[in-house]
Amino acid sequence: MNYWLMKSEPDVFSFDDLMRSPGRRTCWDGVRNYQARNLLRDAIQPGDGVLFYHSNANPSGVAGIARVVRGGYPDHTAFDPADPHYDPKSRPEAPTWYMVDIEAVEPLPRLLTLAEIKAAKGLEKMVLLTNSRLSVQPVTESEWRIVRRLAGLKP
DNA sequence: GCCAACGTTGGC
DNA sequence: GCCAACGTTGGC
Repeated sequence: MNYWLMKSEPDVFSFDDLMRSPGRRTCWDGVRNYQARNLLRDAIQPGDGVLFYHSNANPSGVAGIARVVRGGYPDHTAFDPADPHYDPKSRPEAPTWYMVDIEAVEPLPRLLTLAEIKAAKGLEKMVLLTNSRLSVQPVTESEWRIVRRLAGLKP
């Protein structure tokens, strides 16, 4: 069982939007970065924990907890010319891009802001801080526990 | 809206 | 394979 952080702009798709989705689930589509793709395709497994992060927000921060319910499979939005994430290089016989499905578990009692994450002992090495551009990133078990505790969740 | 950091593209 | 130009992300 591993832990991940996934970013979404709340103006586009927030944790509340996930809570209101059918079955509280969604497919995590539209990732067009090779490092993130490799994680989606090869590493992220059903049952893994997800920190749902609001980027480009006021303030930005971790908004909720989700879990992976389906492992990597081809991102079909890349095949659709009408989709904003269309990529002609990706074909159904040889997909370039992958996605997973996630399910909301619970919102955090309060948003854990980026400023708090930066200030927290034990979170200095979070990929969020060291490679801020990566939209799907690994989280260590220790970081996972600290984030939950700081946000007021039981371990 | 600005801008720094980073990833990707393409000329050579 | 190098690197400059360009595009995107995301904090502020």
